[in-house]
Amino acid sequence: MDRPVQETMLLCLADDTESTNPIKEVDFFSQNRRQDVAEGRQGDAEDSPAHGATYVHTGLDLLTVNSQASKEEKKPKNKLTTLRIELIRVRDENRRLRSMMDQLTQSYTALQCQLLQVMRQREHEICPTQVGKMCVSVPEGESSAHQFMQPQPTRMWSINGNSKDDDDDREHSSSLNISSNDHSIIPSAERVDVFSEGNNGPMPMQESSCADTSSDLPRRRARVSVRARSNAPMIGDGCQWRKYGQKMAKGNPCPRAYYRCTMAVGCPVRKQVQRCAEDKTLLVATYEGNHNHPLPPAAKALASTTSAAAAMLLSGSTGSGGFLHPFPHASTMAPLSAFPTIALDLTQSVNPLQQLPQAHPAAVPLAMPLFMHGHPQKPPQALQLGLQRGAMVDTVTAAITTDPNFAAALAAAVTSIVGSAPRSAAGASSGPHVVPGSPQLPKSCTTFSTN
DNA sequence: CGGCTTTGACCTGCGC
DNA sequence: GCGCAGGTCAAAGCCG
Repeated sequence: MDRPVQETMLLCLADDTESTNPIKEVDFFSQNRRQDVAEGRQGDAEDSPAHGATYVHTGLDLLTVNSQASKEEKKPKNKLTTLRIELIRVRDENRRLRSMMDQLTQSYTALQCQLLQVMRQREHEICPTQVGKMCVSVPEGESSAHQFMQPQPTRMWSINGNSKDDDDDREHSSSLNISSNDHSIIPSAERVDVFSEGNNGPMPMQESSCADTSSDLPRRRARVSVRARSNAPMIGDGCQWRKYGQKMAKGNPCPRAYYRCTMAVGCPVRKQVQRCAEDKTLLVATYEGNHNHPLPPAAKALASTTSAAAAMLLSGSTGSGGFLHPFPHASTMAPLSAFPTIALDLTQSVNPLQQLPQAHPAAVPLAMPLFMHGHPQKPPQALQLGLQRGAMVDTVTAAITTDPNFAAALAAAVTSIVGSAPRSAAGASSGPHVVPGSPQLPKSCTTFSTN
């Protein structure tokens, strides 16, 4: 009879920890916990809360012992607190590991998809009649991987579909990884869509060209949504926006605001800004269209990235490969079922390939990759074919992790995110921050100010 | 006074 | 065809 009561207490405490700040208590009580271990108890409390129930049992002796009350009363409290701390710690660790696992999986699948696409394209160029045998003739882990990592005029997108949907903590949409390792600022008009199979040359990234790409699908426009943590009402992206509407979206108590680019007359770019229903600090900006005017440096980075992503999305969805599908995911943040959408996630704070100890919040994003969220559908056929190419993908992964350009890209993106002022959107003077010592910073990295 | 935000009305696409 | 929801328009008000 005692046991259920104790377990109930523990459960309640565990629930409470969701809303409390664990940092306040950890150091203070950890000493008690070490003391318990030193006294010969089975102090392996980090295994599970179930262990905690056995501890609490001794505490119930207080009910029958009146003497030494003040001393004995503190014991169960301390143990409870210790268990709480352990719960918090284990939960955090579990969450962190899960996040790392997710990101690793995403990166893995993304690289597979990248590789397949590039190899298919190369194969198509070299020997168009053998497209179907694309993977077989490419030496594993050699030229394909490294050539792919070389800075080239073409863009490099890493794409994956995330099939994980059972985790409530995760975003509703799956992830695409976007990375850019070119060294120069490529104006959006010069972007090349590497995934459109019929596209052999630079594709203008104006909205009209996007429409051309999907001319068989009228009214279909690609969108790129950007997620970032920010307390500011809007993500600063270097452009000037005018609000022209606001709506309450279904399923989200936060209104969705509609903005139009006002940097030039007739600029077709629009953007929607909405906060996440679950996490009010999460700001989601969805961009549509391409600017028809020169952009300040601060805006150029994002514009080129979103433009390329949008073009990729459209061409990928209409090409014969078709590994990019519309994004019909019913997210509360971006219910954009009618439009193919890619989401750039700037909320990831943990480098999947580098375990960071409880770092200072400002230091966490220093290892933050750019994540693109894409469609949650099942892996495309090409991707399934590539599932056997694990060794090659590992090589590519290693190339990425050791590529200084990639690291510089991350540093540039993070610096721009951390260093930008919240209202830098209107201030074109505040361009993307440049990390010293990385002259080839790809400015296609985002330049959001996330407060 | 010009530019911006707010907000209700209207339009359009989509699912049933 | 109807209802719903997303998206846009435009008048009114606010602000520097």
